[in-house]
Amino acid sequence: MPELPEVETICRDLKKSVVGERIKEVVIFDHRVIRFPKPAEFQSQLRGAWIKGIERRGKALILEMATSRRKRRFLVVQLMMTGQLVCSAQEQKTALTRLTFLLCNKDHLHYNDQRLFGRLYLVNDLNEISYFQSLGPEPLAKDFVCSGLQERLQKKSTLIKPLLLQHSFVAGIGNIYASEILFQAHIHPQRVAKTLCSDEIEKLYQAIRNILARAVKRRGTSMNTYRDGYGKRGQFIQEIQVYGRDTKACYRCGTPIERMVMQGRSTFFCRWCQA
DNA sequence: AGGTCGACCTGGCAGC
DNA sequence: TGCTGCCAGGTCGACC
Repeated sequence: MPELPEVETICRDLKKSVVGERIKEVVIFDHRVIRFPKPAEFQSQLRGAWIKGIERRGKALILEMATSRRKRRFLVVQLMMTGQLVCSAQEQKTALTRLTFLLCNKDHLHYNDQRLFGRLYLVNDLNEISYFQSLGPEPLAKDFVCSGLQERLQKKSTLIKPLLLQHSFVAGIGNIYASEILFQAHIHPQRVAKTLCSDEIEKLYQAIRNILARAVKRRGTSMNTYRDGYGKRGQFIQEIQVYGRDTKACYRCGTPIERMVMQGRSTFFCRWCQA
């Protein structure tokens, strides 16, 4: 579930609550969420480690750790569909808590995950994780420019909607924002990427930046399981135009919003507004 | 090589 | 009430 705006929100929250703190103990309730190294090693290497910083790349959270041997390590958390990383002063463990970092200041940092798709890694180098090797440009970064997007779109013969979901093409866009971005840009999800004209690409570029930035400002979209770093819901749901609104009237023209399945994923659009 | 499709998991909900 | 089948926001490996 969490896409770029949700992960960015969690990242900013945790920057305030856990950076500078030290891990006293790692309590593992379900070892399946730990992908690397082995759970016992994961636990022992993080015991006593300092959290030096936190950042986001794509939909991944990267916690920079200084371990007891003063070695720099990266704790990488991919929340996938249903993962949550929530910091609280009380214990607040739930049935879905898979792992808890007990901090020396008595706070609890819980990793909750309903579907167990999420993953945690502890690595020396981010390139040990294949996700980072193939990650495309950050859409909110200064160097993400329209001319670059145009150049890359012109090489793609795939449909635009699934292309927006490919993290190697642009980092961080997921299924909700892909539908919202194409609606704002007036582009039909089944358009072949390389057939977009420069006017449409300009609109697409603006929509990517605008929607993601506004969603960050509103602290993300809570459809179902997403919660921020304090366990609270996001507010961008109030600005959603098409996602999950099939059969309801388009806010712009009144035509019923339609749902179709593209490559196994629900896609929402307005037939009238997105030619 | 680029594009597409299932598998990975669990829980909630609609329909019978 | 209780069962079954379907659906879910991401990613990766296998296949064409």
